[in-house]
Amino acid sequence: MLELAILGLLEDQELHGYEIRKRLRDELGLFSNISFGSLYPALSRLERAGAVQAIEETGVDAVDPVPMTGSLSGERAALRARRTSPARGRRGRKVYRITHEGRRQFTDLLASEVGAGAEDARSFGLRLAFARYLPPQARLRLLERRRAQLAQRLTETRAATAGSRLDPYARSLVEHTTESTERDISWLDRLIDAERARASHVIAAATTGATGPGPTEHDEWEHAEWRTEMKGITQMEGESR
Amino acid sequence: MLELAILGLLEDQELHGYEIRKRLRDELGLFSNISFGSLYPALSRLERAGAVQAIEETGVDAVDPVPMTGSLSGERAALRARRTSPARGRRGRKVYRITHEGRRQFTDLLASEVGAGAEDARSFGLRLAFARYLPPQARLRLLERRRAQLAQRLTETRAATAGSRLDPYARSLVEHTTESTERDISWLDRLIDAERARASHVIAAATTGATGPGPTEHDEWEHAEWRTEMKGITQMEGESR
DNA sequence: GTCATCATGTAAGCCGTTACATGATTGC
DNA sequence: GCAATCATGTAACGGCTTACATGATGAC
Repeated sequence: MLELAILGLLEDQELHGYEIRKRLRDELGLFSNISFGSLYPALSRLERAGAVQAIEETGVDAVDPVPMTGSLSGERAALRARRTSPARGRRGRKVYRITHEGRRQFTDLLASEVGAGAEDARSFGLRLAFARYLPPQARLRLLERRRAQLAQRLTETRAATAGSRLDPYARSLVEHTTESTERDISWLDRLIDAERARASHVIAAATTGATGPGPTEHDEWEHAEWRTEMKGITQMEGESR
Repeated sequence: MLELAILGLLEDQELHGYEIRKRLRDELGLFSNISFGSLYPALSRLERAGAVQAIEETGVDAVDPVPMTGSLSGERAALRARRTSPARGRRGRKVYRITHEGRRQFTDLLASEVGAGAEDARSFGLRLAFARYLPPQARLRLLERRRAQLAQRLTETRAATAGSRLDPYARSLVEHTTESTERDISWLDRLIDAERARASHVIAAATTGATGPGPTEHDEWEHAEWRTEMKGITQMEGESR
């Protein structure tokens, strides 16, 4: 889980531990405040597994997300940075870069359809946050699976709640939860619609010969026309729950 | 946490493990589907700690929530039940009853203000579900603490989200989460208002001499006139998160 | 000079899960 | 007779938290 989140962030750019934590918290709202005692060991595991490469860094130009050329190996880039400014910079922080193996693992993790569809909010949120790396069908399945799950819970709750006298506090809680779930479902419905609309556009384009052959993997999906279709879409919990 | 939930349910009536799980899931939506590998050991711990008393039951009248007189000790009630119908009934299931010590522990757990106010949704939900057992001031504090927390997260998220270009999926997630949090906050505001209104009624009543002296502990709070004040109040996530 | 923030890590422990094992009762 | 549900438990493990330990840098 945490591994998936880390790899997802590193897909975009190389980052150091502290920064990963910040992104997770502020940018995605997932893992509200992952602890270091959890984060650093996870990074070590990933490194041992060959999914990421750590480069010790001491230079000032550390802030630069893309190390300009990219042709320099991690080790060399670090050395160069150290030479450029020996004493300056934020102290030896380790910047992590995802490897080929890491990308492979990320794809596997992201696509893995957690046995029996028992997906919790966190896991779903995480996958959705990285949904752009998912092939369209998998993306749609993810959304539909989540929707089905929430819908089922809703009917179960309604059945159970029907004939039970709860005190005002418990009742308020249950009702609020139910409403939240309903909102979550209609949010998912909007996402699903947008997804379907996009899929049909692609098909139409492909039929008229404007686009290449039927795609099965991601990458083709980054600069599509979804932007217009996905408007006024919202919510989730974001806490560790 | 689980202990608190169990004790809370047992405050109301005696139950067996399987049933506790069901209540938690269907009635309160908390601990969506607590596993037995978690529930039974918890019950054992509580029993060892003297917080609950287990009575082995084999009789049919097991369904009866209140054992009519209440004067019979657990052991005797079980014996009586076994004698009444030797072979019938659901097989030896263990019905748990809360003890004095258990009530004391429950109160402590419920009131304990989890260091530094780092309260997650689950913990809050659980406490709210049993808020009727809390003295009014503690109840108010619980609501206000939670509100403050959500409000803070909201401002932080807004600050971080301001200048960040997220892809449509991540953005939709973040926006939806934000809206959910906003709704949670206004829900809490309604609860807080209701709580304050109730408090002032009590004070007014006390001043005119209609009620007894200023109460500090619960019990006095069960049949108040909140019912009218708490209307149209709702939501939460309810998942294990 | 000292405090806040940045930065990395280890050790112990909590709280939950899955998988396994068992068996009675009820309905088809 | 067989499957579903009710019912209780154990063992192993997963994943995250807290507390502890360390140290540099920048702002006041």
